[in-house]
Amino acid sequence: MELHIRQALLKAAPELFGCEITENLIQFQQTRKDVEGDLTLVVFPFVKLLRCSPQAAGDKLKTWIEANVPGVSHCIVINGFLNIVLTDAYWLEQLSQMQAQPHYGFAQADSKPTVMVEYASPNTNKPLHLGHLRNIFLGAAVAEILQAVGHKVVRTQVINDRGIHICKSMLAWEKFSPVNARGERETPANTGLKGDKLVGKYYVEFDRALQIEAKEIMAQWQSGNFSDTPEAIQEAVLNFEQAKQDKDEKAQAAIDDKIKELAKNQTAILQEAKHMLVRWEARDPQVYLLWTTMNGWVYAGFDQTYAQMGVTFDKLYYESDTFLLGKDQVMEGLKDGVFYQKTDGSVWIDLTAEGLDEKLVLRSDGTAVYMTQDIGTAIDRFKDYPDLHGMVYTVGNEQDYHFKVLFLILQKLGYTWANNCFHLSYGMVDLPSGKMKSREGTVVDADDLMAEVIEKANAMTQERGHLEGLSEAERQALYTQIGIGGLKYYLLKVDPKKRMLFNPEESIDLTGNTGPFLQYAHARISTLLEKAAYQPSAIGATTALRPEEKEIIKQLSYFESALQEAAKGYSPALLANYTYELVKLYNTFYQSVKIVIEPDEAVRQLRLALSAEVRQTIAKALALLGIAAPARM
RNA sequence: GGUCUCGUAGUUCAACGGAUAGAAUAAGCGUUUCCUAAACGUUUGAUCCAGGUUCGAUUCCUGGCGAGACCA
Repeated sequence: MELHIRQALLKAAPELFGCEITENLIQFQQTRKDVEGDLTLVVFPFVKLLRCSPQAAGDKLKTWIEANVPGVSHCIVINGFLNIVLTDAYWLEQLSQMQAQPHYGFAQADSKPTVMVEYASPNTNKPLHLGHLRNIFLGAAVAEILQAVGHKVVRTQVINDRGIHICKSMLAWEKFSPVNARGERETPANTGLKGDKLVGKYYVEFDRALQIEAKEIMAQWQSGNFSDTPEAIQEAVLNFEQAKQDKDEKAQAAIDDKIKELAKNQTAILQEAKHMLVRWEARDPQVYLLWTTMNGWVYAGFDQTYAQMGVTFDKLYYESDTFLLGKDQVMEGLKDGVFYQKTDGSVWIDLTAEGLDEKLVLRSDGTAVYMTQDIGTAIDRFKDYPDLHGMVYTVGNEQDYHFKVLFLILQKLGYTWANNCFHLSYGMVDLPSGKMKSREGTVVDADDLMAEVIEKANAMTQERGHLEGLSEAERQALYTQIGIGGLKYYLLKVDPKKRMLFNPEESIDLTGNTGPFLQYAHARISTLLEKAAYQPSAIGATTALRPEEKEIIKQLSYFESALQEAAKGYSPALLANYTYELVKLYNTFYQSVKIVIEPDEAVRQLRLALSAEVRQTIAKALALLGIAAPARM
């Protein structure tokens, strides 16, 4: 309808205004809830053009639209806004059209280019936590949304499977894992622990041992004993101690941290871990075997977690395969003058012209930094997928600068697809107690959290659900759908960009703007339609629409634009908000009219059709958010 | 020190530059002879500060204050 009016106005501009007008003059918006109207045209832009008052301009537009646009009942001019009221016939026609297209709002599959969406990207030294949940739910939902608007989507994750962190777990396992009667060290099989949890446990063990050793070294330093400590470090420690005098507390704490860092570096256990990394890089068979074994445990654990989350991937990238990539491209870029070399041999890029600074892309010893890898990996992916058009990286906003630089470098290297790369940056998840810190043990484990929300859903459903006739297995599945659905909705309803607060109490709420609220509406309509033995049929235009009915049809008709906006802004939150609005409207309607028991057959049929369409739309939207839509609860 | 992000009811979140800034939550009251009350109705409360651009600013610009991240 907007489109119609827009085009008609453009065409009629000369006779109406006496001149051509530009399209951006015509601004539509949704009509406020508390005034009459279905669509609003902003009059202000025309005021200057017509050199008259907003009221007069509005009246002129009103007269013209009422006379020339079919489907318009009448218009009201108020406060510089032209509120257009559409006919009931128009809205019923809209409903019929939705009814006729089960995929209403969705674009033709694969009608748009291929996009790769990366999310999750865990380290293999510890289990997934709350931060990963936001990342994964967000990435997975964006992938679904992009697919719904027609893109072909490749879901991927990069697994950070190498480096000092995994060596720490490996070393600690070798050193500290008890040996059982059969001469075996701890494994997931003989302990019953999930693989990622077991490996994570030894990562913590490592840190504990490290702390103890570092403390001893610091105690020695304190008493002036610097035996076995290299000169340079000894000097640094003394300098820091000196600097500590007459400074404020904050500076002293920072210095203490630095000294602690130096001490940690001196510990035998960290040296050992570093040595292990060197052996790994040299493909030492023993280390390599340990590495594949322990990573294997972690993957088995992750798979379980992903299954519970209901997310999948099409393609996995492992950092152990990609960490050497990028050096060739850097050397090439150096030849082409994109990069420059400092006297020590390190390679840099100068981005000061772009308002950024100089960035290292290759160390003086020729080893790669993260940027090097990311350059190489990106280029590699376009080789893996020749029809790839762009990429979405779901990574926390602490990497904003990194990705800005990465995309800029790729551009400068001449890859035009760099313009289609997007950093889906999201804010940190805070706890009521503050930031999650692994050292302070305040990290919320993903598995524990999911188990907790399912347990809560279980208890609440037992209390008030409608479970007659469901088998035990079906009930368990339902609790999972409700628990996980609620958790996903809780994390997705917030604008991704924003830092958010995770309140454990609220995350399992069932009332208000929550996942279960939407699921409940879906379930209620499902049983309603079942009771009515609803069969879709042509909608007759026999009666006048009630306001509640019209509001719902209106909201249903916004589904497509809500989806488009969500895709454009990479924001599942927009879709979540849309669905919440829809459900609220429907609940009001449901409360105020009879549906199945409505005696007037034409009205009954209309309300059932409306309900069916609402149910369909809730199901579609929830599916895009990765949330199940149970038929009863 | 430099760069970036964010500041909205007590709290958690909304609002393409548009009308009287919406919800949820917490608290009170009310609604089941009728389709699932995990629902609905109803009562209270907010744009960090100072300028600027605009017919119109929570939104854009400048400066401060506050929170966070990144880079040395």
